[in-house]
Amino acid sequence: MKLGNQVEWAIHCMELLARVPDGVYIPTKVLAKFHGIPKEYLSKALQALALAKLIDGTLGPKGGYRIARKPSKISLLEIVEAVEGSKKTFHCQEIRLNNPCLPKKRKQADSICAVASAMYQADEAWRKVLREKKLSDIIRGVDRQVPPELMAASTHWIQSALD
Amino acid sequence: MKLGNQVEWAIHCMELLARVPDGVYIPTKVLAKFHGIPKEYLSKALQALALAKLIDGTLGPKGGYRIARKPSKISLLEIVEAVEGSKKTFHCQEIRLNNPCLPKKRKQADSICAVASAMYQADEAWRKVLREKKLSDIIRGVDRQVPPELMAASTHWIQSALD
DNA sequence: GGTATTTTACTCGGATAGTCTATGTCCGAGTGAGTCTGG
DNA sequence: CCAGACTCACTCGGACATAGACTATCCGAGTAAAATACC
Repeated sequence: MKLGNQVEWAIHCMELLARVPDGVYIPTKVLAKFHGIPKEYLSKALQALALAKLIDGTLGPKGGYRIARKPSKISLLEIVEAVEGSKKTFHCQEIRLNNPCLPKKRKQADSICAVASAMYQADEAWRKVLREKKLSDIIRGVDRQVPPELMAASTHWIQSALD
Repeated sequence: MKLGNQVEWAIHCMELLARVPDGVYIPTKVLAKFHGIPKEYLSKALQALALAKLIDGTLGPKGGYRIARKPSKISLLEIVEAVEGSKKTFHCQEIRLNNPCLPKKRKQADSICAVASAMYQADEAWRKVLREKKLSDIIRGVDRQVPPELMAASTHWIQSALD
């Protein structure tokens, strides 16, 4: 039970995309260099985000990605699900139906397995936190942590990279 | 982000082991046949549970595993962690430290990344549910779902298999 | 000078290898029950 | 009949293959900007 690195990358990139002025596109190349991660592979995560309509991309010079919605309208769950898929963390195999005492005909579940139910509750608790946590909250948190001069330098660095 | 099948197997086996009278050992072979899962691989999950002191095993004829504690004293989290490991679901890579604007000397994190913090909160919510859900709750849930005659037949099946 | 056209360099997007964990299988060391033997 | 020693089948435990998923990389189709030619 482990999340891939793409999740971290995706959230950081979304946070950065949310900071640039409207209408500005940032290419994968710049996002990758800024975060020090492999460009080609990051591309896959961004593709997933684009497919989920969280960002949209444009081709050609001055192209790249921009955020598709306001940060307050994007939850972390959407980002995580876009990258990792929306399947539940626990997949019930219904091994209780393998019980040799069970008559052959009743090989179908009529209720949710108690084990699966418990695991689904845990899964839902996890999702609930991510659903209520918005991208805007992340931005606020980062603002509180990063010193203003570093933030300004970063903004400037991005600007230069776009030319 | 997906849990392995071993988790499901482990919980079902624990539930079964909790139903057997004190002092009775059930071998992997029987557990595997009853649940219709590969014996050899299930063995790995049971080994993990034994290592975590949730069950203990005995060798020789009439050997096998028995539960080590009362079901009300065993949480699902313990079972899951025994099988899947206790590492967090999200591992922060600190890619924020790759920021090219960051002075070389300050390449160390002095606070928890806002992204990681959010993910950890979700992780903890998931754990909390599993921590509060005891094995005894699962047993109660199964009792409510399984018809008495099937339960009796299963008990009898296990008994026969032990001879 | 302004506009339409062409070029062009840059972007995303999907198809392609490598690596690591999860899955499934195998056999050997150890042990406790059952059996046999002797008193 | 009972006690002790022995045999032996059965157990767990760890070492050994296989499969799927995650990670990383490449190149081509498409496009929007920029340069160019023309009016």
